[in-house]
Amino acid sequence: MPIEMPIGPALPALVVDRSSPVPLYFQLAQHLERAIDQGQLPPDTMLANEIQLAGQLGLSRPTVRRAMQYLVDKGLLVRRRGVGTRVVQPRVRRPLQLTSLHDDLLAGGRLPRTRVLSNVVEPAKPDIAQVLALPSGTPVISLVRLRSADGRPIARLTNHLLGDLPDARSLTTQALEQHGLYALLRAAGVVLHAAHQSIGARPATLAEARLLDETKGAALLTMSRLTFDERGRAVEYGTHVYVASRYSFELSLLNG
Amino acid sequence: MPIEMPIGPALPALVVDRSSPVPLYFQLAQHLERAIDQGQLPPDTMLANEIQLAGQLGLSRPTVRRAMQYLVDKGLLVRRRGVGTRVVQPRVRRPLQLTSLHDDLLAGGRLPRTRVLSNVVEPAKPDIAQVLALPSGTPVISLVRLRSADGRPIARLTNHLLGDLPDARSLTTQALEQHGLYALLRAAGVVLHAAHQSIGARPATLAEARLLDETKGAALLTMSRLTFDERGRAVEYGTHVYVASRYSFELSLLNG
DNA sequence: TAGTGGTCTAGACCACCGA
DNA sequence: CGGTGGTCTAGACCACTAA
Repeated sequence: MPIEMPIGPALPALVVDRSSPVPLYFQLAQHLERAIDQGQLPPDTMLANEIQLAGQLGLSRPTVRRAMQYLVDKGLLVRRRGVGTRVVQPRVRRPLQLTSLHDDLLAGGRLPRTRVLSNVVEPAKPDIAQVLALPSGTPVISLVRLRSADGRPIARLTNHLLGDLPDARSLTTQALEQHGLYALLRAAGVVLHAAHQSIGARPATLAEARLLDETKGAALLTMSRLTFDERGRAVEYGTHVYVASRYSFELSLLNG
Repeated sequence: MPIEMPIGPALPALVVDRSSPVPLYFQLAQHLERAIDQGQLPPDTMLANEIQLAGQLGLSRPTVRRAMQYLVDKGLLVRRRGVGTRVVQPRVRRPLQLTSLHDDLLAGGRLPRTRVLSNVVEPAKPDIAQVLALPSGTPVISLVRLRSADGRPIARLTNHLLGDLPDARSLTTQALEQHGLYALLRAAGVVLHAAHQSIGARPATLAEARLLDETKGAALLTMSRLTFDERGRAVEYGTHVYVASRYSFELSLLNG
């Protein structure tokens, strides 16, 4: 059986800051998450029960429950009625925001470089207008970028964005060559809430092969993504191709 | 502005069943979800506020809040402090369980067929043992299936499962030709909790081309998936190849 | 049987939004 | 300013698990 000592006092004392604007449940959740990350709560550790924890921390039981539920959703804890709460083994976290190739490469310790091949505002072509649910001819930002890592091309990224975004100005070619598109959008206050993705594959055309430093017919991964803001409005549509020999998609899934 | 009439009385009356084992918050959530699905609460509709709703339904405010939070997580509602709760536009739902090719094909209105090419229990080869975190040589179930839809091959599915699953018996060749693997596992009480996936692409070998009714060098999608149960134990490892000309992965993502 | 998490209640105060 | 959702509390009862 995966039994371990119950825990509570062994944790570094948490002093909740009731004057902070950060919610108490979130302070507790961060505290536990840090303890798990740093190995103070190794996998399979049983946590003290809610009542004890609440008493030790000077919080109410619902507040403690909320912190725990947050970590369960994130994949760090498992709870079973009649049994208790345990720290989970391998660590499959629900990603907190939409993945970005730029950030993924950075996180993987690779050095991403971006060359902007095209950056214009133009009337939406009929197919793009339809996907974004716009009247045909509405101005949209059209973007083509070549993304490389460690000196070799990885992907050609094609994006179409709503022209009336509050931040259209900030998408300069220079900014785009130094940051990921999603990071720029977030920094400008655009909240990306949900997305539809479709991932496929096909052989490279001659032009693609040349651009991507591959041979004609090499396998390319294709990904198209339609992104929505919190109002459910389509904000961005991207159609990208990736060099399959140098890139693959890594995903983590959690059951609800 | 996306304004609509406040709602509440216009809903078909909900009678909560306090004797049911189904939690009250969930009864309410299902009721609202059905109303949204059936168009009684069209997109952009403002809901009545929590206090009113609680009063009308004879529930407490926390219970109503919990139902709403559930629907927010599912992508059906959007809430803003000081403003209210609105039904969301397009409908990007968080999938409720790990996707299964068999079920995806069924849901897409296609007719999946499965041929079991191999179904044996054997000592784990070193690479498989390492991925599943088992001692080398531990018995594992090895499975190879050919999945077709509408009469044409779609994918070759290769799986390795822990040999000591409670349901190893139920994975008969006959059962596997009629149901998806995940459905069989769930039916046998195995709770799949999380997974790591990696999606890539490569050209088909000659043998793969023959099996999959394609030409050598055709683009194949590859997907490997390591699945964990609720204890965080690796339970299943699959390495699959899909005919890219007839299949693509569709995903929905929600920000946390 | 004792202990756990799951659900539910009736209050309270606050931060934020729009008029 | 009034109204909204966000947070927090201190109880209560229940279903499930394990010994």
